[in-house]
Amino acid sequence: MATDDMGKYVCGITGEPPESLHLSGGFYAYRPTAFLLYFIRKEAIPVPPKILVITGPTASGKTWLAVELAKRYNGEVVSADSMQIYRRMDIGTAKPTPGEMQGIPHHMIDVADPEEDFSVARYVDMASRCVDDILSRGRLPILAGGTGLYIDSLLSGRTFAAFDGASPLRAELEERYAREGGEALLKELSGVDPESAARLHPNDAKRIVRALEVWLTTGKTITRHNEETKALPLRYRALTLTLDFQRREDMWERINRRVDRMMAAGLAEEVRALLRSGVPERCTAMQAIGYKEMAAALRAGGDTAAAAEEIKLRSRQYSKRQRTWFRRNPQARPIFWGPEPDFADVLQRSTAFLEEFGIS
RNA sequence: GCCUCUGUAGCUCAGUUGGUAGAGCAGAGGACUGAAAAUCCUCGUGUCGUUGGUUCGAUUCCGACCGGAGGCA
Repeated sequence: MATDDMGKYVCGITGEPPESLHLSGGFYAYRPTAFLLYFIRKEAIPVPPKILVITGPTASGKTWLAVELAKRYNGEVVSADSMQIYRRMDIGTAKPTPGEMQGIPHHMIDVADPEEDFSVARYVDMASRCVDDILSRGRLPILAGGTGLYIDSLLSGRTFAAFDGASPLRAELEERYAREGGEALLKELSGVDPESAARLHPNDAKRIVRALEVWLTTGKTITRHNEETKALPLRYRALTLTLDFQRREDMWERINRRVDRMMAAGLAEEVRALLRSGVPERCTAMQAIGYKEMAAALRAGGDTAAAAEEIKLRSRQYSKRQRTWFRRNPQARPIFWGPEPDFADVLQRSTAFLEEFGIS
């Protein structure tokens, strides 16, 4: 390229492409080893807006930190929680109370009814609108929550293969899975999409059914779809703060205390009211931890104390799965609680990360 | 005090007709693209209560002792 054009380009050499590189179409790549020499037209790089993400396992203080940072950085909170979505499910989802919100606007809470079907796709659609709106008003969006899939999907601008809720296809596939077994469906899948068939375990009914469903409704394999959506430009540049505990026992202790508080606050009554209002026990909302256990206990005669112990157990197991998810993001900044929670210290470490990231 | 049962993985328990053991749960690790608080995968060495005896060899048989449960006085 001509020398006088150089000002229009960003160039350099690196082992790791610059963050925006993978989302830019045209660049010259020279790959002698693992290094890249790149030239990118500056105008071609749409710089994604910066947002803040606060995540971490259940009961790790996300709600608190989000509000504190929102107060300091002119922010608004966008919940990234698959269950706080639902109205009338307040106690068991540890939904922030007006007192906890301290006047900070919270979005993506109470946006669906418990009997409704919700999904990641719907979440991304609604939440991205909230985030864009906050940005357009010159404020800082703070995505706070523990649903890793929702967060990642939103940040990456992921799209989802078409889904026809009205179609009986899924029910048919599920029925076939039950009758013919996973091996049979997997074999059928391998005819069109050997990659995903090889990746899936015969017992993974959900994903086998979905892979076939995507193929049958769109004529495109889920493998292909995933590749395409992975190539999509990043939607937001996020600073991710991951709250966690130095010692696992401290986290368990927090979980236990929180469940005890939920019980005292009337979790059993909340679940009873939902059931009485006709929310079916098998709907997605009722699969939430705290709700399915309590519903089962109420149906069986009402040993709510035993249900509370079960809820504590399920919550601990859930927190473990969450950590597995968060751990694979090397970009995330972990913030650990010590045995004695030091709020000022956590706040101070958080703001240091924000400054470093260029949010002020 | 006597009798019976019992003592095996963090918990509940199998088991070895004598060749040093295995399930469920808990726990750990992982996966995850329209149900995700969901769903799925992988991972089990522990003085087989202690101590003597019999035996080539005992966690397994016998004795004593120490826990636990029940019964009789």
